[in-house]
Amino acid sequence: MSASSFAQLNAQQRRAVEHGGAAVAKGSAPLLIIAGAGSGKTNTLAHRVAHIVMCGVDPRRILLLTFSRRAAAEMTRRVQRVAARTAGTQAGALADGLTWSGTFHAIGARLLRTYADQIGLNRAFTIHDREDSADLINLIRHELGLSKTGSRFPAKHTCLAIYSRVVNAETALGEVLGSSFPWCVAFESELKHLFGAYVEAKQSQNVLDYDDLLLYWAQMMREPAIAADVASRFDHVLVDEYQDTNRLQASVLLALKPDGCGLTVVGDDAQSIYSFRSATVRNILEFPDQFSPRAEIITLDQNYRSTQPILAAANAVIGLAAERFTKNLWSERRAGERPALVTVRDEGEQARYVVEQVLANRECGNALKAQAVLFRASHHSGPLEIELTRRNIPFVKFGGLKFLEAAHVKDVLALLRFVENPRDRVAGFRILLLLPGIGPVSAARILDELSAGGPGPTPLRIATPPSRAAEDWSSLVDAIEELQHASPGWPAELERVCAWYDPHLERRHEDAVVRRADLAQLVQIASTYASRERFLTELTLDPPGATSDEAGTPHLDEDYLILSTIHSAKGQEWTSVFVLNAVDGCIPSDLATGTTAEIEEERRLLYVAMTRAKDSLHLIMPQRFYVHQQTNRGDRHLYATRTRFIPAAILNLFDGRSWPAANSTPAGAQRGPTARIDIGVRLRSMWR
DNA sequence: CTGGCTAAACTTTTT
DNA sequence: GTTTAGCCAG
Repeated sequence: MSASSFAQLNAQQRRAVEHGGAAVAKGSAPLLIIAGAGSGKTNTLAHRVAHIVMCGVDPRRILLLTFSRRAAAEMTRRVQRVAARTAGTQAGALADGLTWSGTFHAIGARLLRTYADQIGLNRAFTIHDREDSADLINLIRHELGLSKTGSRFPAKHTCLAIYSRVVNAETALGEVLGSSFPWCVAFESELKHLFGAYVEAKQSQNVLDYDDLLLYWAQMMREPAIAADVASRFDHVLVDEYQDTNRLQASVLLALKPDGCGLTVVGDDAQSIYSFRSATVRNILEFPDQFSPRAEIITLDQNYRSTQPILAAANAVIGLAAERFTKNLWSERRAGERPALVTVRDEGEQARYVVEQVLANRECGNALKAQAVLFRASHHSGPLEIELTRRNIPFVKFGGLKFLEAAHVKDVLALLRFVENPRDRVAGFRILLLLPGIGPVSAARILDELSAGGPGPTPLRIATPPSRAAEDWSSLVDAIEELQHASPGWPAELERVCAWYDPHLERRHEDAVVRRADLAQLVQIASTYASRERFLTELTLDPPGATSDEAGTPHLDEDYLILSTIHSAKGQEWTSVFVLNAVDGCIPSDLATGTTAEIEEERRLLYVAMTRAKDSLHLIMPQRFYVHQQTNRGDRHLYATRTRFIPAAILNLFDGRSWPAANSTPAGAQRGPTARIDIGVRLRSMWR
């Protein structure tokens, strides 16, 4: 390992990379790296992986748990680059050997398939996404008679959320209800009953939900023989974004490396933004004390990304947090403007402001790709998307609704899943309901008939559909049997499914043309996966993150603007960043002002958004929001105030402006409002 | 039993 | 603006 390859690292980074020294191949004491925003975290982790590999560890024996497959790919790329610089020619092979990298859920799914036989799991299990899980819960909810009128039983998504929190936070149902779902406390025994039936249903149908991937993994690790075997596969385990892991993930990790030998976790307590998914910042804070002797802590607090004025403002925002954080970031990039805090009239003006600034930046040589617009909720970008489309500016949006959630895509995937796992009732139900003449009752009966035969493949022809659905039933059976017994291979199988689906698409959707194009795109995506099983698994666990406008994904060489939820912006950086709706009600979201903990998380969210910016940062505050639910062209609106996370005391760190400049205000802006409502009152009233 | 209809309720972030 | 529960004719 030549010293020159690490010359660009600072002292702290180098300590983290070389932790364990040349003997790292034999494992190393547990290490916690607290890495502030823009402190070169990914680079440090990549160097550490390269270091470990070059000290003689087989890359296939390194487990790299990242937040997304995109992060995993980025890591592989960087490791490769570092290795190429230091080791020369054979470096490529080193990084290619990093076969065990991905999310907790994806790695869990892979290990569960590997050990399926030993834990009584059918290897052909399919994985339910959140919507599928909610549908299954709903089915059972009805079967148990919990949905009868007047009982006001929690809705399916609420039930699933409660279940998920119990599992992920490793907390008792009663406690979860009391702290997070107080309005459901009265239903505790019914919920318990429901969840019991839900678990049974999943097992008999050979399906796993997201939580099961962690839960089964954790349970599997409680069996000493299997735990030892799994653990022996990996000399080193590295976890990125550790602040966003939950209790269950922490127990899996501990079971994997009980003494912490070879364990490295990286994270930033100030950037914890996933507590709605039961992530807890205590995981990272308590990590060192899980081991004896304690894990070593290395803090990276030099920021290489942002200018000092941007950092000063971000530090001020996080500095007001109720809980003190472990570090303060500093930068040597002195020059630069203070972040702009721009007041505009409404969301329409906000969109025009952003477009004008983005185009001006491009004139100055800033590619669209080097600029990003960030927002709290996916729909906040609606008016901007309209303006961008009108002005012919290409963009790609990350986060929010994905096209995998569209009905026609789910229909096609459901058949694929049903072929993979005929016991998957949610998938079967969905397909049967597509056939005219078959409703919920017939569908349930048919599925019962099919599963009555016990294990093993059941001939589909034994089912007796209603006579008026006979023709559609027959073409469905043709398709399924062809895929089961005379498979055309992958991805031709998907094309076969689309061919079967096309008449239904035509009948059910006015805009069949647009939707057919989506399916063509799905076939394109499918061709990049090795098999049906891999496609189904990886698509549910790590779906393509971006959606673009109807023109489809721009070509890779094209320039496009980035639109992203703040959550999906994690780990990324841009030269110029615009944050939409920096007002109370949006940041913090009016849905997240229930508890202090929620508000604190919203504060960290703003911090994450601000620290994405390298050179320029604009926070935009529309003054008026038009109220939905009103007559067409109505003028009811709310007045919003600056986000509470930027109080007067720290305003001096921002450059306050109005746009357009006051003397050129368009005539429309002079119009007096017809309704005045205090948004604060509205927000408070939501919780009474 | 199905499927089309109306009325009402809800509307964050994501593996 | 969207989804869902409930009602009723065929």
